[in-house]
Amino acid sequence: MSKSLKPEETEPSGAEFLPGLAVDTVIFGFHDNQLKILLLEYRNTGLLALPGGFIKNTENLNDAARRVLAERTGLQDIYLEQFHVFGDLTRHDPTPLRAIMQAKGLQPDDDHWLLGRFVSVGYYALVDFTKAIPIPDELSDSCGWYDLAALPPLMQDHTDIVRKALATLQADLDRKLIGFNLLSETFTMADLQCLYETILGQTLHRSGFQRKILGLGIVERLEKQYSGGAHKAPYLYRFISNK
Amino acid sequence: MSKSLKPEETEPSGAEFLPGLAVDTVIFGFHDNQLKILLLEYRNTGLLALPGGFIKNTENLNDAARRVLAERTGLQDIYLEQFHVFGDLTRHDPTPLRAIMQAKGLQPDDDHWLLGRFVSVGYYALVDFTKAIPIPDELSDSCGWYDLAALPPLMQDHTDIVRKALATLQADLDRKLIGFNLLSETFTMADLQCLYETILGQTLHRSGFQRKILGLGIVERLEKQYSGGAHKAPYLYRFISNK
DNA sequence: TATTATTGTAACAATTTGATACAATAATAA
DNA sequence: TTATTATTGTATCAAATTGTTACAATAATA
Repeated sequence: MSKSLKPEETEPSGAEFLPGLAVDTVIFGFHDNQLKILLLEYRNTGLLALPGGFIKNTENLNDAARRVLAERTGLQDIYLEQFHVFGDLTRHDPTPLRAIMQAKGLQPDDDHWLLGRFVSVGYYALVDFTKAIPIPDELSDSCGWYDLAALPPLMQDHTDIVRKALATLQADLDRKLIGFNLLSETFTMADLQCLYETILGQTLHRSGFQRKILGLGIVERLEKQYSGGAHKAPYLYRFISNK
Repeated sequence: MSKSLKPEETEPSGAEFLPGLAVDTVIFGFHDNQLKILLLEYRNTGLLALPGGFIKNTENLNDAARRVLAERTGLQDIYLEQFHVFGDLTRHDPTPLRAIMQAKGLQPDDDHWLLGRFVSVGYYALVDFTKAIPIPDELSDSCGWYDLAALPPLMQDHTDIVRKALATLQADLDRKLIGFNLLSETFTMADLQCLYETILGQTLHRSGFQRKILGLGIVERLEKQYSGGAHKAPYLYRFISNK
């Protein structure tokens, strides 16, 4: 849980936010045939966390998640979906957050609003890796992409959150045709198949995959992509939004 | 939003609960070939609402939903699932709740904790209609089953909540094999097919349906059910939990 | 110009699903 | 007792989908 804290927001009240409620976002990207997620790192503590934030009193819950996403990636109009609410008592662990605040030179009281119990609404986002620009928040000193396949330990219950986000993404992939959000605007059939295989964690038959995708009528074929190697050049495709 | 209010909980603080956070439950039942949901009705106001409640400071979020479900139906160990969080500003409308409290002889201040903005976590439950005993809460005077197909207007955004719950149930039905939770322990193939058709809102082919269900290996065939009319008696089946 | 690896698609098999048909059979009525 | 009736369980075949293999058509390189 790493939250945006402007100076005036570090006061104990947190009065401009809904109390005890947070959003955490699992931001997926795809690069070098690997699924990645965006993580924040805190100086001196070595702690890694999902981008998160609080909900303003004057803000819709979903808009808070969009704001967090925009603040960490610079991106608007991104595929973003609620997937689960994490509300167990066991997730309350003020130790790492206190360490982060102390590393920042703060000396929070035990009843500081940031150290209390939080219920967190989990969102996952699918972004074009080439367009997102990772931006740290006020408490963290770096923000970057990490391979999902080799994820380091995360703060609090964030590993559970990531696991649940991936499970939801896997279940949603065919039902909602959302994979395209992870690719740049044009892509080859091999790119798309690799994406599907990586998300689902299984190999797919090339012929059947191509037949299925083309049969859905949701991509249009563009020019060929040359300079791909000593072989026939693949076509590029573009996703056609169903509107 | 109808919440359990014991006398000492009507005090303005609501201090034993997480502030600004609620759960609302869409409790599905199936009877007379109709999908039903459980609703609370408030005296003098004519308002109908989903069963809901608050999360104790010492309680897991999911346990709060289980508690609400148990308090309204008397049932434990019920299929219960989070499906969406409702957090828009537009859902904040203190008028109906004030009317309910006034009908109860209360005169709440404008800043009474019950009249503030709430983010609500939506759950849906699937119960055996024959086993649930609807029990009103402290603010309501009746609790009963209503046909989903002819739902009267509900308080606040509860109609949206019901619509989203149904959409989730429809999407989950085949993927998770959860329909059995709505039937009594034994049922005929016709019962099960009618349930599926009612939830999905479409007719299914009898032969294919039977073949599919039997092919899944998740039901065991019991004795025949006689006295069903002037025709061949159907078998009864029982769901085999996959453990 | 030959070689190489990959692509697009055809072709066929295997499987699943859709639709129809029909014998079996409980309850009711004749 | 016997015929009638509606429903059930399953078989059968057609249609659609999916799994698998095969192969000609290339771009780049040697």
